[in-house]
Amino acid sequence: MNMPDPTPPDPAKPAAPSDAVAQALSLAIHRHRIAPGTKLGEDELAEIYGVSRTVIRAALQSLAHLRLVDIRRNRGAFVAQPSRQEAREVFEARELLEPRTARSAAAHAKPADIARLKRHIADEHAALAAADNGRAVHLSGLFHVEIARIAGQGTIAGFVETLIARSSLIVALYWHRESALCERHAHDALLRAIEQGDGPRAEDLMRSHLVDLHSALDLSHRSAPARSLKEALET
Amino acid sequence: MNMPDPTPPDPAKPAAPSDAVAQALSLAIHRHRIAPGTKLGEDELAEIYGVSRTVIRAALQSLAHLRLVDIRRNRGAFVAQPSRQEAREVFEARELLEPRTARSAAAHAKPADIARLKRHIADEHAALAAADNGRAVHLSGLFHVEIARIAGQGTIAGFVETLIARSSLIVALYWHRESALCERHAHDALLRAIEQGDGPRAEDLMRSHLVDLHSALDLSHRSAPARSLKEALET
DNA sequence: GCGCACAAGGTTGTATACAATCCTGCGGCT
DNA sequence: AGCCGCAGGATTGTATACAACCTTGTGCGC
Repeated sequence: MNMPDPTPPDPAKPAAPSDAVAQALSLAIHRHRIAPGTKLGEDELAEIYGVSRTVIRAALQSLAHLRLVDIRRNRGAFVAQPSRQEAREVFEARELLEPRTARSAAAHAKPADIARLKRHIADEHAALAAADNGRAVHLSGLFHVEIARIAGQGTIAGFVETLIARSSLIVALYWHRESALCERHAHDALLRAIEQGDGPRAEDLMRSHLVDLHSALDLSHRSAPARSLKEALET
Repeated sequence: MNMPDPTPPDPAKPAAPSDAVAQALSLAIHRHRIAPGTKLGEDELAEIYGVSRTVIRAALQSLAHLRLVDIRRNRGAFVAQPSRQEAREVFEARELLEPRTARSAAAHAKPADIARLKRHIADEHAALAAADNGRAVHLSGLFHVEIARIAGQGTIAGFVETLIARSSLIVALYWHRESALCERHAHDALLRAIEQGDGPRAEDLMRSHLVDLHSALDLSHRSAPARSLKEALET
C-alpha cells in the first residue's frame, strides 16, 4: 500500500492557451526578437495569436509577475527595461543564489541530468556557430535554470528562473563585450565539476562565471531599443 | 536641476480593483481567517466584493503567482497547502536570503526606518496581548519584509515577500509549539542590532531566529484545514 | 509663434453572455 | 450490494460588448 502521488503525471492535459501565449512571448523576448520598451498592444497580440483579449491579458499579467513586461494602468503593456540599479540587483541576487545551487546540483545530479546539460551545451555551441546571438543567450540562460532545477530546490529554482529572465533583458540593454567565448568555457567547466560531483569547485566556478558576466555589462550608456512588433513575432 | 524621480509619488492614483481584492484576500489568508485548502469560488468572491468575475480572476491569478493560492484548470482556486517538502524549501531559502538582508539593513537603516520597525514591534506586542494569533503571525511576517526593504535590495525583498507569504501558510499547517515569546525577543534583539548598525550581529540573530522558527514546525502530521468562506471573510 | 483647451480616435478596464468542462446523484447492470 | 454509465446542475474558460481613460491632433486665444 503506497500513498498515491499527489501530482500524477497527467500527460495528455491540454495546456492553457494563456500559458502558450505567455511562453511564446517569453521566448521572443528571451531571444531578443522583441526589444525592451516595445509596446505589446492587446488587440495586436489577440490578432496575431488568434485568441481573444481575455487570454492575452492573462498572459501579459503572467509575464508582468516575472517582471518581463511592465504593465502601466490604462497605458498598456511594454517589454520591461530594467534600470542599471535593477541590473545590479539582479546580478547580486544571482551571485547570492546560484553558487549555492551549483554546489547542490553537483551533489544531486543524476546521469540523466548530466546528459541533459550536455545537450544544452551542444545546442549553445550550435547557436554560437550559427551566429544566432539571441538564441545563444536564451540557451545560456536555460543552462543556469537547469542547474537550479537539478539542485532539487524548486523554490530557489523559481527565483533563479525569474532572475535569468530579467538577465536576458539586461543583456539586451547593457551588453558590451563582443566575445561570448568566456561563456562557452565557463559552462563546460561547470558541467565537468558537476559531473564529478565536486560541489565546492562547482560553487567557485559559478561564482566567478557570474562575476565575469556582471563585469561584462556596460552600465554607462543604454543601447537603442524599440521597433515594430508583428514583424518581430512572425516566423 | 535635479533629475525627476522615475517613480513619482502619485498619491491620488486609484488602485486597481483587482489589486484591492488580492490584498484583501491575502490579508485574510495571512491572518489565518481562511484555512489552507479552502475553495475560493469565483462567483462567491464576486458577490462578496461586489465586482465581476473578471476582477476576481485577475486577483486570483496574482495570488497564484505568489503561490498563496493554487489554481487547477477547470477545478477552481484553492488556498495553497504547501507540502512538508515545500515547507523545508521555503525555510532553507529564507535561511539563505534573510541573514544577508539583515546585515545589509543594519548598514543602510535610516532613522525613519528604525521608527517604522519600532512601530511594527509595538503592534506585534499588542496583537499578542490581545491573543489575536492570526494578526500576530501576519505582523511578524511584515517585520521581516520591512527589513528586506530597508536593505535596499528590491529584487531580493520581493523574493523574501513571497517566502514570508508562504511561511504564513506553513505556520497555519505545521505550527506546533505554543509560545510565540521567542519571536518577541528575537525581533527586539534584531532591531537593536540594526539600530546600532551592527551588521554581523544582525546577520547572526536573523539566522538563529530562522532556525528557531524552522525547528518549531512539526513536519510529522498535518492539522485539519477547510471551512466555509463567506463566514471567514465578512466583518 | 507659442501655449492651452477641447474634441475625436484609439486602447485599456470591466461586465456580461456563451461554451466547455467537471462534479454529483441517480438508475441500471453484473 | 457494489460498480459502471449517464444525465443535470454548477463552475470555470473564453469571447464579446460596453464604459472609462489616455493620447493625439486641431483650433482658438494670448
